[in-house]
Amino acid sequence: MIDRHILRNDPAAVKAGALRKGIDVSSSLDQWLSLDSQLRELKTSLQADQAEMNRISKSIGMLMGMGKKDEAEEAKSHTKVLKDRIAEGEGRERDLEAGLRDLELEFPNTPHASVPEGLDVENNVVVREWGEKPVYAENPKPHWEVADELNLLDLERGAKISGSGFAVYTGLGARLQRALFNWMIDVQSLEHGYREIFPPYLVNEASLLGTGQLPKFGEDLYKTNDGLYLIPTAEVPVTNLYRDEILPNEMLTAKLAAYSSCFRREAGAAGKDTRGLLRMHQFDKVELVKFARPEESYDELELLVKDAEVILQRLGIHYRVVLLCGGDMSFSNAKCYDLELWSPGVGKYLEISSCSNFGDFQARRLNVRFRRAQGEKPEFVHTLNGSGLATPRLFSAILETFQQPDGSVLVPELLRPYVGTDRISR
RNA sequence: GGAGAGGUCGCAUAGUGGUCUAGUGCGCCGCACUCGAAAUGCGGUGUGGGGCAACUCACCGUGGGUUCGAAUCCCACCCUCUCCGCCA
Repeated sequence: MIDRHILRNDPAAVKAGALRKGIDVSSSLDQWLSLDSQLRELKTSLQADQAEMNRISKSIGMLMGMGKKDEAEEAKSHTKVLKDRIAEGEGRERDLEAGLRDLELEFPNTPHASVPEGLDVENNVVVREWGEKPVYAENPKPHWEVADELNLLDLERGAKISGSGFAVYTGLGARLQRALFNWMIDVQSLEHGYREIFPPYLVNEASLLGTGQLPKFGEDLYKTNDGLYLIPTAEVPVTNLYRDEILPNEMLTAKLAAYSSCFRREAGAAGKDTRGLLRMHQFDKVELVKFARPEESYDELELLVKDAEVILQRLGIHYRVVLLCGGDMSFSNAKCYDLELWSPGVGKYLEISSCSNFGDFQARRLNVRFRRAQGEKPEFVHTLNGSGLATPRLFSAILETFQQPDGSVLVPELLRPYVGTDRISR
């Protein structure tokens, strides 16, 4: 959500920011401004009535205390009109507040000044590349073929026991999978200083409202009979840890890393990038989350991206870093980098991580604040997150990148202690 | 899942319809005393909002209700604790 003072005092900036994302908010913004001035006008008069009512009630109390029953009854009879007017005012106040909040949900976060202009992918900017596309004697196979030959995945039985979009990792495939997220959470927590979190996989509605999956994107979530939802990413439980709290200054920048399974219905996703492991209803991910001071958050974003990149560098997988243009960014983003790894078998760069700074947009919804010093007013923190990284595409990239002419796969050196072998073969 | 107890200003507690704009203790901040400190004394110490301001409104787990007036009474829900049952 955008700060009401900004909406009120600089609506032009909000309008321009939304346009950079290809969203026209002018009419809802005008509506907001009108409701806002109505609300403030109402509040002023309503509060005068409430103050008057409080005065009368207090005096009735005093009269009762002194035993002047008749005078108290007399005073009571005067409150009827006032009481009705207050009730009506409170009703209107509620309506106006609800109207304002509904409109506020339509205003996207304003892109940071460093975000490139443009509305589609061609306007994204590749800021750097690491490594090179590996060269193969023959056409490299896609990971589903490699995995099939080595018995690392059982997609058919996954479909049988759960449905399409659910993979069974088998044998060394299961072990490689476990090796990956074990190693990744170790790197982020032990080397990069993130506090390790193991969160609940089921969360309540308030948490999803806080991070913005609800009310708009409920269709993408699995919901239980108890009104709880399976998490689509560890971002949800982890970012909500400090919902409705005021953090001490010395706690910032707070860096948290969580491994979790993630569950997404993604109803309309079929058709694109769906083969093999590329789009799953259940997958595993190490998520990085930061709570930062506003003046430090953009530096922290750069560091967050680097923390995610380390994983690919150490594995030796070619990738590039893309700075998204306004139109390709999500609703609540202020600035976003995508990491895209090279998938030799698929022959494409695939998104493996999205690292975002939300500014105070998400914090305002979550009500996460911090206090610079005792006696100072609380301020909203900036929230950031990014994957570091998601395993299915990493798993598939390893199979594709390190496949050998004889059909085996070389295990990246640093994973060997975790996997227990240097080569996966028939 | 069953029975009981309870959710109050950072913490601990008081408050069961009207000077409660919530008392007290601890903590914290300021001042005094002191060479300095401790102890002591005095004052202050929540969040959000409206108003140029004086000032004012809302908030005692959440949401409703009764009343001129609700922390206090009524209803629903959430959470915590204790005991029982079940269980990895």
